[in-house]
Amino acid sequence: MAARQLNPAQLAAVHHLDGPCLVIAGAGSGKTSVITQKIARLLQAGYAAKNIGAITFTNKAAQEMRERATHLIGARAAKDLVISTFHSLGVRILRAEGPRVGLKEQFSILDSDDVLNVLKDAGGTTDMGQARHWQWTISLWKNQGYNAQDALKVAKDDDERAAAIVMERYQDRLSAYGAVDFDDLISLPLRLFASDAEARGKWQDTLRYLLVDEYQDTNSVQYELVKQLVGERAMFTAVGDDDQSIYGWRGATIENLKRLPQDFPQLKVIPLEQNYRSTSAILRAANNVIAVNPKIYEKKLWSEFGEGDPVALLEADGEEHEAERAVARINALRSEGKAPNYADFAILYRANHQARVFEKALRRAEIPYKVSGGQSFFDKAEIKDLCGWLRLLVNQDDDPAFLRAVTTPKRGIGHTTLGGLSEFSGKWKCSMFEALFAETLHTVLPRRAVDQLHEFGRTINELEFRCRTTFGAEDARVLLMDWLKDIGYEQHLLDSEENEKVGAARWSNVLDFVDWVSRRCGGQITQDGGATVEAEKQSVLQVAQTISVILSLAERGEEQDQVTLTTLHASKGLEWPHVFLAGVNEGLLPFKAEDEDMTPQRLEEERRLMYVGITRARTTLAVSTLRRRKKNRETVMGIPSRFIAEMRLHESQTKEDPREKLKKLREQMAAKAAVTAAAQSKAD
DNA sequence: TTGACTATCTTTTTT
DNA sequence: AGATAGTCAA
Repeated sequence: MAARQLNPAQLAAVHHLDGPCLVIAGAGSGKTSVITQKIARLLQAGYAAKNIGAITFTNKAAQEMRERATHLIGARAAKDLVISTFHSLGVRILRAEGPRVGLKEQFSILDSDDVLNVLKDAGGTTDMGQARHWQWTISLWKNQGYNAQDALKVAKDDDERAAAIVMERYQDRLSAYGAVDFDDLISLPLRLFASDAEARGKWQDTLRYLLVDEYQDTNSVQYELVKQLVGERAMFTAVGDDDQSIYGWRGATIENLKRLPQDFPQLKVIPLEQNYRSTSAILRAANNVIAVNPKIYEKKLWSEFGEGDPVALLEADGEEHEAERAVARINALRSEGKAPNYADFAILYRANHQARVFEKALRRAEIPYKVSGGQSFFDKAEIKDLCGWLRLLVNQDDDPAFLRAVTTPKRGIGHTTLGGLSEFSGKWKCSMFEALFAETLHTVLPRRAVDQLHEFGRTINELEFRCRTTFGAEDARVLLMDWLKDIGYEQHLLDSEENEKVGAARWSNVLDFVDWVSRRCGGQITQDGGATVEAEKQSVLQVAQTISVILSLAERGEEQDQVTLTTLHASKGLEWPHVFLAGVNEGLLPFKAEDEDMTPQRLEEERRLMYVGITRARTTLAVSTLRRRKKNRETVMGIPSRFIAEMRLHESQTKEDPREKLKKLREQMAAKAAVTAAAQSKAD
């Protein structure tokens, strides 16, 4: 967003420094400007950069905020700002205070896959679905601040009681491993601050002013952590929008917004209502929809961009037809010259699977597109396995990588052995890999286990040596294939999959990965012009070292001129000139599962989702419904979503179009004439 | 009864 | 794209 004079509400938000402040930032109201300007203001008021904390939910948001801040206040000042996600702030706290909560200094963080494996182990099942269900339930409990005992008390049925029991064993296992999961990154610092005034005071002194972005997405544990951090001084600014709270299903609660004025009576609430994104026609539809929800804080968006095109309401005969119409619309707007780029378009939908039909239609029309969200290549289990090995080669103290590598493929080293090893490494304050070669290891583990660990250690050392001394694409490929053969990875994939085809598909992903890594080891890289460029050869280890950087760059992707396909959830915070809202039907948006009954709260969240979708659009918005839609075997009648009526598109705008006025006048005169005529004929 | 193949059907997702 | 339920054959 271009630098622009702040409006009065934004200025008020930026300059309110002496107490707690809640900024209700409507969609497109320039909240990031407010946050970055406020940081600048805080520096001006004498706060040191290192004492200002800004908390976001995603790494992407944190990075963007840092970029904006750097732009505004310069790299030197920005570098000391504490801008991080809730989770990385948790890591920071735990790294410093780990021992106080019984954590070794080099604790591991398990990702979602690791957690699933531990749960399968702890719960004694191989059933993926069951493990997922436990993971989900346990995570929700943790996000409400419950430990295993609390969970057992609140468990409503046998299913939940079983989950609570698994949770207890899961926690035991985590502490044996010296590991934490994502949820612990918030709850452990909270527990620490609640019980340890010294640690709390220390962190309150470090983060003297706190800014919390997307406050409506906080869960109760995160809110408690914020409360502990800001303490009695209550120097903070929360920025959020109750109308854009769409993550209730994963523990976020707008109760946190209601509680804020109760917990901080001196709270200053500042709504930002001027929108710098959309036309009036679009904002009117958005305001009308969201007005149906009960409000916590009243606000109504407006903009200075004029009425603009009316919101288009489209009806399609079915999914395929809808996709065709989307394509037609893109082509039409482009040929009218209203949209120079494909990147000006987005197609938004409720559920991921809806993307498929659109992909097909776009491919056929040869329109470039990208599907945002969805699983990336590097999220696949087999790729993560191999990345685990490579990470361990690079940094042998990376315990999560160690755990992953040592257990895939299975080599007779189970949780008992690993528990012993972890305890040992915790006691001697070294990594698990280091512990593996300790002289005294045999005093805590049986001979056989120690032998197996040594065997693994030798494999790693040998592999590390070879990776360090192997250069160039061809040699790298040979080395990597040798390694996979040695550890029997292909067999492991084929064995662990019920279906041989699935196993083969996974193996083919592995081969792609080998190809990817070895190409990066150098030799020759062909540029797209066809010209071949000689690159410097790199060792396999060097490539492995940069892998995480390359991954995050690959994830970002170069900006290309493509139509965006994305879920409504993933669209929050983004904007496009032309937005196509697909499948706005009862059952889909609002979504309704077969067995579930719709609570008012659920419906309100769905309505907010619609609101988020509408407010993504800058200049044109098309809302599409299906007259027929596929359900089960047959095609059923599609009922337009109630949200369409709620947009009240037929209602004329406040400032009446002169042509409309004229039309109405004519009608009135005609009516009068009719009455007169009737009176005359009666008189006759 | 079991097993393989096919048809069907998907909520939303970050750390 | 991936899991799962259902179907058909041995």
